[in-house]
Amino acid sequence: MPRNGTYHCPVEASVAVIGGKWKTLLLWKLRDGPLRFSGLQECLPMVTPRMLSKALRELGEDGIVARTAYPEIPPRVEYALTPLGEALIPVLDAMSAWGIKYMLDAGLRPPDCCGGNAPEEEIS
Amino acid sequence: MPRNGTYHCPVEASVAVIGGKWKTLLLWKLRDGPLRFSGLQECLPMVTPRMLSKALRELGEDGIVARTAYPEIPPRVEYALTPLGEALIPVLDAMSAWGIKYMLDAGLRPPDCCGGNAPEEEIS
DNA sequence: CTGCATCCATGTTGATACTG
DNA sequence: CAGTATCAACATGGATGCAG
Repeated sequence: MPRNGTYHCPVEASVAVIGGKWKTLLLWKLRDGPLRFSGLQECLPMVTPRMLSKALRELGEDGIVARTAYPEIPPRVEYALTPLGEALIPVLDAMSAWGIKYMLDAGLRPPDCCGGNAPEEEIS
Repeated sequence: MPRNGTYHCPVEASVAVIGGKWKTLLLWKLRDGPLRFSGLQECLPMVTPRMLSKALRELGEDGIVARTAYPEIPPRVEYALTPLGEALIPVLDAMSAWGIKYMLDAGLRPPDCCGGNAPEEEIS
């Protein structure tokens, strides 16, 4: 996605930024807190390091995720949602909710995401 | 997008169905009522008839849009959201809202969609 | 008018291997 | 650990022509 140019419609801008095959899923995994590169790889084994790196770089350029590198041995890098990225959470939740409905309608069992980071209420 | 296979996560299912470069935008245009093929072309001049046809066919296969052909001369075909498609409206609205925020943060003027079908309150 | 078929250019993704 | 390099495969886009 170009992620630049003029958008004729807000939806077009959203698609340009979070479109692509993996970005939405990636953001969903970051929804509940920062993750390391290797943590994302475990969560999303179907995404190659190349595409993961590319997606993270582009989301960083668009101000959606923040990259924090800790100068340690071995290296550690954490990715987290920025405030602008957190503003996407309603979108992600709506997509998750619809996905559950879709899978139910299709007679499929809606699985929890890896690790179970479905949107859940605070339990006092 | 394959739109089949096993999804490990509801978000994955949503991306598979409404992912791609144009589907979300197309659904956004159908949000406020049925449109004809030519109407969609006017709304989305950047989408070639080939890709528009492909997107509509796939959305039809997934039960998101319904195709109604009127046996007239000249032919008339209308596309509308199915109930499952209407269930996507919260997703579309959330994306639109976020797109507006994103464009404001970027210093761009958030445009109304072609024809002005932004989600608006009923004005009595 | 509403599309589908074909060819071809370009862009995006995947697989594997490799580096700081 | 956190990526990058290279090449191959696939998806997407444009142009044109054609059919119901």
